[in-house]
Amino acid sequence: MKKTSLNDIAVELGVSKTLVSLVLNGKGREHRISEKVCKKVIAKAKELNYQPNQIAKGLRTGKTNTIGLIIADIANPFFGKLGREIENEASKHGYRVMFCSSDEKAEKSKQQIEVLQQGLVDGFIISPPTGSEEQILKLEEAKIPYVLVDRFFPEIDSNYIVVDNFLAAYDATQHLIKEGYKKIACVTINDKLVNMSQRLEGYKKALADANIEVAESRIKTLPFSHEKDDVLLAVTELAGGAEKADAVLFTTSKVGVMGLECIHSLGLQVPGNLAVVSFDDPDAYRISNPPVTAIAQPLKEIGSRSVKILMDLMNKRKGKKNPQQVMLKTNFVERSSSKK
Amino acid sequence: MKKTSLNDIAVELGVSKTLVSLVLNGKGREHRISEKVCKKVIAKAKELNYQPNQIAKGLRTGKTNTIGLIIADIANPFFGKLGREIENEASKHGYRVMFCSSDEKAEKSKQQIEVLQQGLVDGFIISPPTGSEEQILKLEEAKIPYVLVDRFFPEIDSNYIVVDNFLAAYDATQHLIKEGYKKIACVTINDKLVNMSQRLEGYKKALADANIEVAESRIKTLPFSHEKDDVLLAVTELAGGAEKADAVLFTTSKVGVMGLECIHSLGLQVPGNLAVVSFDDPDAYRISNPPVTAIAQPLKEIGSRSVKILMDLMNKRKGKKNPQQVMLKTNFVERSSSKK
DNA sequence: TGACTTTGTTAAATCGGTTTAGCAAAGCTA
DNA sequence: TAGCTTTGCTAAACCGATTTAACAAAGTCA
Repeated sequence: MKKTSLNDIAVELGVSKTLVSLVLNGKGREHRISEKVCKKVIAKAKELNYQPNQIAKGLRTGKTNTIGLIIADIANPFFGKLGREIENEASKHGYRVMFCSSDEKAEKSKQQIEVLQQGLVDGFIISPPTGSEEQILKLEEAKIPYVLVDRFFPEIDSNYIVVDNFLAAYDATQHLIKEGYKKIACVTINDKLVNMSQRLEGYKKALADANIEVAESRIKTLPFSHEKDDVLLAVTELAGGAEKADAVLFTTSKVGVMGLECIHSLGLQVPGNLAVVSFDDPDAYRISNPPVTAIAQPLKEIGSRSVKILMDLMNKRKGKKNPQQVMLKTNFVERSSSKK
Repeated sequence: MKKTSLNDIAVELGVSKTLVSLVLNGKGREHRISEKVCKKVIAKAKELNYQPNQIAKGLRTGKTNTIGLIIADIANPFFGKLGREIENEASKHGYRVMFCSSDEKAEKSKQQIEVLQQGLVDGFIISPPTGSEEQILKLEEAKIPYVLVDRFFPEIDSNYIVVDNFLAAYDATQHLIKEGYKKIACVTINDKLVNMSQRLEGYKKALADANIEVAESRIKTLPFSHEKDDVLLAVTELAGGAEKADAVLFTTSKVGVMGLECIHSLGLQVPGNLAVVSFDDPDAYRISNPPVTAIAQPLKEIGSRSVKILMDLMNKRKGKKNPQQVMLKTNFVERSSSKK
């Protein structure tokens, strides 16, 4: 039993498929289709359980009602939660979401964007990996609607939604200083992305403003593709030796979660031996013992606003609009991992 | 500048689009297109950066190369990780994934399945919520390829991949008994799903087999849509009073994470005051202090096998095959939250 | 009554591919 | 040289919707 098509209804009722299409799209009145015929069509459509083929519709109208979401990894709770917010907001606008995990690899995100661009989505929400500038520029040239989230490229005039990473790192570091910590370390990633560099800058600036010398040995920059061993090495170095730290700022939750695991496995007391503050706020930080002070990102707002901006871009064909570039505040969640 | 179509290439070269299509689909040789012309077409396609429109292709061939993934919530790390495995495996087969979070609501999953069924996907991987039997039966009738994961309906002869929930709960409870715990509680959810009921049954059977009376007061069944307050109440009751428990089994990580948060906020020592074992193994359990004993599910295997089964269903039109019903073993990860 | 409107409906083009059926020219056989 | 085969290519149908342009019939006006 095949699915019923527009034509099936038309044939059964002995009318044209134009008429059926018009009626079912609510354009009956507008096109002066008689009340009687309208009802007949609607009734038959219901009887045959007619569901329009979205592919055919998409081909004709050039709209898919789908947005492509390119993020690093849907298994990472940060992106999982963001993805969920995006899904929710998109759904309110009648849109679906195709998701792709790029693993922060430019080549992978390039492939994904290229495939989805082949008529599969109407626009993109992208968390662009390092080195994907070219791909973003191509979207710009092709006038494909897109919004960047979490990071952006200063040299490209995109629409984006990010948080104030510099300020967040600055405030977090200052918090540790105020609590009385002096030897504050930072564990970050070797990533050229502006959000990462800003976090490091914020950390450095806070130390400098408090007249604390920035000890390069307390800045641990992990390889771009970092594993637990890399983190363990960093934490071990910070835990002992001449450059021993009394507090640490983790610049992502991925690093932070691995870091805490290492801290625990080394038998270090938090915050006694080492105070901890981390970017992002996964569930884990609430049930860690002690709970971990976190720099929470407004994921709900990032998600809903990015979708709204994208909808604007997709619906309004009014030439080039001024790009929307939003910088939100993070939410500092003070917990006991950073108390003196 | 519009995207180049098949026809553009055909016109530029003065050949038919049939020829172009055949050549670009690697059927040139098969259809005796001359070597020279083949090369010309391929060169021109590259020159114009031709990307076939997947929508048009999909309309004609009836294939979308997309699978629909219906899960409870992509923000839940359990489903996030599962989603990622599914994405990876699907990608190996040239498939994309459209994801939908149903929030365990049958009505929502019904809508989502219905929409995706309108030509948007070739098949489904579904974690069906309570009450969605009817929807699954409809898929069965319509002969839409689908695979259930995490749960299934005993009365419907579906393809599915689940874990042995009874055994997992049995073993976990037995572990607690062996460690010397006597007053073992279980915090679960009021959900008719077979996976949930089997977890409870496994727990009860282990107690019975050890000649420990099953105290109904130590079985806390949370509302279907449970919030932290519900968990807090349950944990508080288990922590004190006449029915005080010395160990607890959480039947999902969502409950477990909330439960641990409550345990910590009540100032209870783990495992001193209350030992803990939980289904699932989110990151949080590794960095919790002490780390939490977990019943880890083989998400990688669930993901890859569900996709493989789905691929089989989609590719082989050889009538009705015997349903593949797979029951995998969980992986018990003993950590210090359950040691005496 | 002839011209003009309005009403109700439809044929056909279109989106961009895939696929079927077949045709013209060249080569080969007898 | 008639007839058959092979080679190389194409016209047209098709997938299932939307949309444009138009047409017949009925009603209105002068």
